[in-house]
Amino acid sequence: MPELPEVETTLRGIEPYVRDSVITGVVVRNRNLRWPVPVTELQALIGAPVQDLWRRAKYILIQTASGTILLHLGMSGSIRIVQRETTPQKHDHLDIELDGASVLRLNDPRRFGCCLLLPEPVLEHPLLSQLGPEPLSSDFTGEHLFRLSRTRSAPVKNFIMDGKVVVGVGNIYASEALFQAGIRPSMTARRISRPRYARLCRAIREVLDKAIRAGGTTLSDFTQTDGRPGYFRHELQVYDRTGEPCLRCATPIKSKVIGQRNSYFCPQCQSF
DNA sequence: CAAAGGTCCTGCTCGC
DNA sequence: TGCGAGCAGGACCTTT
Repeated sequence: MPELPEVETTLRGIEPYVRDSVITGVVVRNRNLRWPVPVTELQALIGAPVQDLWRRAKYILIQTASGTILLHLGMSGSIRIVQRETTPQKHDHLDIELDGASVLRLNDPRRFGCCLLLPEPVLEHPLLSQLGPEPLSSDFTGEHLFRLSRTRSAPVKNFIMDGKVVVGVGNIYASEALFQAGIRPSMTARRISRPRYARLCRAIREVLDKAIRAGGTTLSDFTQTDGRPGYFRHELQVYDRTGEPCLRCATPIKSKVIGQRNSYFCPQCQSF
């Protein structure tokens, strides 16, 4: 489910409930996420005021006076704000109770997500220290892509999905951005020119920005915190449209497995 | 049975 | 030959 726009949508949804609140309880029903949930350490946060709430890549970070909680939604995770006393559903693995009656509740059927408590300084943690620039920041440029790509023989789609290159580009938006830039997902990264990387950089920013403004993409089950779906699904140009006409030239969209993931492109518009 | 929105880890190859 | 960067594939897990 969650790529950067979905995580950003989640962050914005929970922000009014989490910011300026105090952690009043932690309930772990299943600690077997990607890494074991540090139950005791998290419970030591009870009573701590939330100092900041932010996102880095696809991680959500809740900073308190006693430590910073890191959350990741994996492939199938979601966070909802529920009222205390709300009966937990299947796969509701973790609650972070806040003052007032609100509870931040993590649901994750596949359990590829995680919840960790990070020591300071947070940005030096191995999960965060190697990450590339935020795609919507000024550090992310065509020149950056061009420079890093010079030694890369992998397909450009894998290249832009590499978090050391740029964060937040997942399988949906990689296909979408490459379509918008007119570049074939299978093209070797080092064989793409500087001007084309400038164009790709712009495409990534635009696609992600537009998706955030639409509240993310709902494929099967992602919803915004208020339960509404993400409306970017209606904006998808190629993702999951195999055989359907290209919205620009009507050529049937093709799909191809690249780096173990399905990829979608228009053979006409993306001739490179 | 295959595939699904992520990403870490292992083991290999390639080029200096 | 040795080393490091980068690549390919596997792993994790449940649901449709």
